[in-house]
Amino acid sequence: MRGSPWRASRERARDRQVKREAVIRAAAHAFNRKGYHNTSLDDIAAALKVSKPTVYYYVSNKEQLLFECFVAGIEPIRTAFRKARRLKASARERLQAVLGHYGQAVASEFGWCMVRAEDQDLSPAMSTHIKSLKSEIDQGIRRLLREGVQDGSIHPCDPKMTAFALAGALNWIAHWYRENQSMTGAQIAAAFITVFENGLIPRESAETGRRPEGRLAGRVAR
Amino acid sequence: MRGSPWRASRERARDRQVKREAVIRAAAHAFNRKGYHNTSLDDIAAALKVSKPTVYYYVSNKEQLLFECFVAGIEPIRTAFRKARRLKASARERLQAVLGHYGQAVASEFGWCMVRAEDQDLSPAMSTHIKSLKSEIDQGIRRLLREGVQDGSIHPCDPKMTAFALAGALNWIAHWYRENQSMTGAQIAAAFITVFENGLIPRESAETGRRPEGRLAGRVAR
DNA sequence: CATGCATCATACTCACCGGTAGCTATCCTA
DNA sequence: TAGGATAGCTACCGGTGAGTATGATGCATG
Repeated sequence: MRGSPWRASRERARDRQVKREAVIRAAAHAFNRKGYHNTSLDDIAAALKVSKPTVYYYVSNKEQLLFECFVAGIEPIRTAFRKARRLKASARERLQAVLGHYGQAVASEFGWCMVRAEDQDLSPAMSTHIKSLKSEIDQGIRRLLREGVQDGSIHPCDPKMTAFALAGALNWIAHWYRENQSMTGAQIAAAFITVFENGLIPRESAETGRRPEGRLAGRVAR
Repeated sequence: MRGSPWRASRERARDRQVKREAVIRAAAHAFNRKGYHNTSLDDIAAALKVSKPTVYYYVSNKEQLLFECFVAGIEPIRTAFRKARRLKASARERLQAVLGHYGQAVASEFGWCMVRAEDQDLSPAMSTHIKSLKSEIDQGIRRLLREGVQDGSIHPCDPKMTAFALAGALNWIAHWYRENQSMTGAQIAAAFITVFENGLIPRESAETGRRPEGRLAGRVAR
């Protein structure tokens, strides 16, 4: 049998990957509850019922642990952008879709790490890496806003400030949302989007605060 | 002279208060730049060109330092609420005023501490104290929103979610704003309020994104 | 001048925590 | 079945930083 050893090796590799991800998740969970600095690697190891060197067997150091959590949190948002780009709809609807996934990501178990990974806690290399990922998201939102203003689906606005406001509101979810909450991440995101789309000033066409139903709301002026 | 010693004593007391505030400000500055956990009391002492025990002469411990910074940051917001309550205007305008001061507070030197004082870094007593202060602000915003929906100056909305969105966007300013920025805190707050008031969906009555009455500073940056 | 309080420094303790050295056990592969 | 990779442990090191013991200096008061 020549295939057998290879298969076994693949299985081991996959096994290792699974365990590694368990370490990442345990770290995210601990960071969520106690914060990065208040979490020791012993804590994480204890949560997994292993010893500290075992944790180091799967990741190289604490910083990388935070980084992995960050990436795990932000990746869904990036894919949301890719999917939205292929969508055939107004820019506001594409933005809607992206923000929905954004909100869910922030409310996920990795939300804390994604939102709170501070430059100050990271090596310069990691810091620039994370900043570039964050900037990619920011630029993506600004771009959708510009496109929306252009195609008339979004009220004229300053894209930079508006993007900051949107991202800020959604990011902040990570500060107050806890798993056992009555609302899911998707529900919160939906509620926020409603708030952002309607605005505080009453609309003449306002029917009890709900957006004029989901998809093609509003005048796609042109 | 019997008054003289008393006066001298008062002067000393005031002197001490001034120095104490300098310590608080230095701490806020350091927390701003490097984060709470990455700032040692030696750092703060060095910034003031004194030694660590001197710092301890003015504050009892590091946690209290953070707490004082928090209070210094949040106090302007509380007074903004008090002033707004005496205002004779629609709820939306009162909310506008409060959010303006809110934004300025977050962009101030104490913004970081106010926004990032984490429960996890604080003793239970401090934590509950801070949480009650934060809750007071939150409830104040919700109240203004409810009043606005009632008096018709605000589009019908879920007060809780809307308050979260508003506070989140403004709080997040502390994450990206740096002193040397081209915009002042007030300008940013004004820009945010414009975004929130108009909403993303275009308005028929919209002339280039300005609100009709626009006593707000309105669109700022290019 | 003597006393006492306010102010601040030197120099330490002590605990925690990130990270490592080095050993052991298991099990796949040759 | 020997050899090597995988996976895990106990025990430790070294640095850091919060907080303190002790004492020096200065200044107002009696």
